[in-house]
Amino acid sequence: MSTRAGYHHGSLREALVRACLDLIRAEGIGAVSLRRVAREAGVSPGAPYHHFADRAALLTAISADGFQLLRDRLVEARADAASSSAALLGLVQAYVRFATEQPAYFHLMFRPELAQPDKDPDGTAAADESLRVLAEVVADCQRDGAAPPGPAEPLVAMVWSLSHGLASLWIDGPLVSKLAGTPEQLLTQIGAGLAAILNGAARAGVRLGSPAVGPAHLA
Amino acid sequence: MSTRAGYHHGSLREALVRACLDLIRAEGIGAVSLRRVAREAGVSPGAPYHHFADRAALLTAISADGFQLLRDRLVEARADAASSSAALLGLVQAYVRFATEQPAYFHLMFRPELAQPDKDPDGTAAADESLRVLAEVVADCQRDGAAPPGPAEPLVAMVWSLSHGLASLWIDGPLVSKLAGTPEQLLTQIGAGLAAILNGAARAGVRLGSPAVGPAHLA
DNA sequence: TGTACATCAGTGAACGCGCGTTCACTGATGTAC
DNA sequence: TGTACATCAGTGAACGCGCGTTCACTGATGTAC
Repeated sequence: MSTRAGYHHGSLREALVRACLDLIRAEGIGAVSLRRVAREAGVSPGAPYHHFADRAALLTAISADGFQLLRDRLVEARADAASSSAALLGLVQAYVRFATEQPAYFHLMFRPELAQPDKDPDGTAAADESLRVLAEVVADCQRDGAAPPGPAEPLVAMVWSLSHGLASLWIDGPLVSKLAGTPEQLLTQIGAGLAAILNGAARAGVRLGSPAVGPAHLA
Repeated sequence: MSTRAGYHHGSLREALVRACLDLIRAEGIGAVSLRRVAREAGVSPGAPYHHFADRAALLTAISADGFQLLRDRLVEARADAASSSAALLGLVQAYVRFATEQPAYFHLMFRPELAQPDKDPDGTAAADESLRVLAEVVADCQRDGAAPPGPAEPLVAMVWSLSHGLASLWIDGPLVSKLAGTPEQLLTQIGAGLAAILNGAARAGVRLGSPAVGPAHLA
């Protein structure tokens, strides 16, 4: 019903979303105001209120869209992979590529002061599914001997953090400007390196332990 | 000269910085305006202009302070470590702890739309030193057989990304709410796990290669 | 098929607000003699 | 030590601006008979 086309404007809702994303991409997140988005969409300041309760609702909706897009990319990457190890590599690359190709979505999704993604059931569901996919692939790797055995959670957090950090540093600048080589090369090297390292650690008999055992005494 | 105390206010410059950090911590980055910061510091709206050229200059100065604090923490962590492996673990933990203990600094440092850290020579110098410390520790690990040999850059990017992602996800919420266990436990497990994995991969004879060789064909 | 009516997505003017920044000023602090 | 003066960190009023949101309205779209 909300996506019904052919009224006065056509489908203003989608036009507003697109205008907002374009605006973030072109001028950054600081340039986003409801008035500005309406202006970019060629519409009066009051028009958006027929589609979104307020400014936060627009941003939250876009953020939720983003989480669903990201989930789709991750699910697809996993399905395309021939092995658990390749799947893990694929997830990392899909995550980072999503961020670099859709930085506007990515920025909105992880800035709690702008959007409240946790207020949108579709967005939170997609985020949960994404995390589940990652957890399953990590478990697959452990089962196949492509990652060290032991509790999976720290490994999941590691891979997620690695992907998220790479994405954040990349789109916000410092990584690209401070490290040499094209970012795409770097991504390939990191992905391949991660798979090789986890695989090697498994072959070497490394076992992830609780903080009480293992090499935690180094801390 | 700028930190000279005992004028009318005492040292308004530092008071403004502190007020700004407190404000970010309490109400988030969206609440930061020059007027508001001045109000929190108990001073009129025009007063800050005797210490900072404009709003951006205040934020950039704080960001630069943050990079220097972070560098100090990293240097200290390295100095305290008994081995290259322990140093790497210490760097990751120091980075993440800095973010969790000083989230206001961290947020400012990595939001290019708010502050332009690259415009402050002290800040950029500190950031470069931080990266150099990390690169040296990674090289130490490779030399000691605590990390796989080969080009260091992907490994540096990996460790930096891991630390940055963990920090970001932690202070912006999703990690804490979506993974179980206390964050501090998770950090210990991840740090120890990383060291063990790199060490194991080295023992297993893993060698990081250029994308042309090695397991990059999985991509 | 045509007409009367309800619906609803737009307009555009208006509101009150907090913002960044400027500026003439004031009065305390520090300096020269 | 005391006085005259320069400096400079504050005040507070004022500016113009863009913001989020509301509201009475208009006119196109869809529906009932």
